[in-house]
Amino acid sequence: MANVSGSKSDRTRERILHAAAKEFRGSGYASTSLRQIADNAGMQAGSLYYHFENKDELVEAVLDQGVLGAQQAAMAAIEELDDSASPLAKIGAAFRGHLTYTLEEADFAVATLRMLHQVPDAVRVRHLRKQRAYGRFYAKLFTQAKQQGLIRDEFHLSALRMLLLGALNWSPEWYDASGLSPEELVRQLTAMMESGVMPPSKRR
Amino acid sequence: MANVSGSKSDRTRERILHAAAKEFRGSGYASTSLRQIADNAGMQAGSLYYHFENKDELVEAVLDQGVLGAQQAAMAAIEELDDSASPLAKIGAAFRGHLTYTLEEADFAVATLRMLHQVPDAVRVRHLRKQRAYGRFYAKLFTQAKQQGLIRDEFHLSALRMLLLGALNWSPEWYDASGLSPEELVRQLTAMMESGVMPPSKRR
DNA sequence: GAGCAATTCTAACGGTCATTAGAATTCCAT
DNA sequence: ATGGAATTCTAATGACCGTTAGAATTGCTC
Repeated sequence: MANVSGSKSDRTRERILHAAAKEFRGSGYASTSLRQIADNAGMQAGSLYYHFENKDELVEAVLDQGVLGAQQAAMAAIEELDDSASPLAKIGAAFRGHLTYTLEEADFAVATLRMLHQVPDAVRVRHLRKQRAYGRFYAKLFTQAKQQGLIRDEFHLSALRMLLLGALNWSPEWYDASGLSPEELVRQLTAMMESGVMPPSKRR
Repeated sequence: MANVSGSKSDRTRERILHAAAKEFRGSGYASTSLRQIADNAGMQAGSLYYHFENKDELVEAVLDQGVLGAQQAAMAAIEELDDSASPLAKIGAAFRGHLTYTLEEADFAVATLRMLHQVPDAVRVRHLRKQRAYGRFYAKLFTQAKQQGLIRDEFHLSALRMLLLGALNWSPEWYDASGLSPEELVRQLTAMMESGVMPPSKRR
């Protein structure tokens, strides 16, 4: 998708990145060898070093694309809304963008989620900074929702946010078997978030 | 906790298991060496083979203890309820048991969740069978809840269940920073599940 | 405490890995 | 087409890994 043009070197780099995401997703960081990745990209292991300094830099590029892609998809989904949309509607749209990206560009997104705790410390520390920036983006939406009285006081805003994002982040683990579309899946989550699962007659 | 008595060999095995869970949680399957685990258990790598056939059997024991521990904690929490408790209350209790175990015996639970996609195929296939058995246990509770009219028809039962369990399973990734107790965290989740986050006046 | 079984250690093995240096090849502007 | 730069390949290095066999040690029973 990104950088269809660019120099030959850029396109090769992109090809390596996709091959790496696919292999990393399947086997994790440590047990994915550079030989596997190179095979998948149609070259020899040593040739990877012309495009990346080492394995760490390669995995970091995959991680970054995973979280940046989700973030951009979430923001783009919000842009399509009316400016006057409620914060809860914006959260729902962001979830929809996030999950659609996560399930469709799944190699990057899933590799990112699964590898967080396998990569070398330095890589993880840098990556977590970017992940926290994305977290703050949601934190603002939740704060706005609370300020407008859309979230009851009993809720702990950051716990609520992390629980919901956890539900989304875990979904690639089981999504294939559900038969639902990403949109329908998000609708289930937002419906529960806003009104709960119980019918009005049973609510206390 | 388990098997405080038992032969000397049993106690050594238990010590190895805890050391393995700790190391596996931190470094994942492939990049945790038997030498690391042995160090942590106060012995040499070769000595592990007196207690386990190979690395696969060791990791499988850790995985099994992770999912069995959560399942037993969930079931025990339900047992403490009145038999007449509503299915939603039972689900909440099961979540409480599950999460408390996950966050307290975190080495096993977190190692299990994180390593699912890193272990050899044969190990994963066997382990997934046990995980699915635990899933069916929740599926029954959700079906009962729907039959009693506690869950609106618009909800896809298995998607709902997986979203909620995903929220729980992801929580170890951020829990430390939240400041909440496991019980309070589950209360947040069940409150949202039952009635949503909006105040009654804003509901449609 | 002698003797035997249970447990642990030592020292190696073949294999795979990330990484590197330099040779070989491909690509492109002139 | 040719020169030089860009890209890829080849082959080797040292490190670490799981695993094993057999020696050494420990613990227990009589």
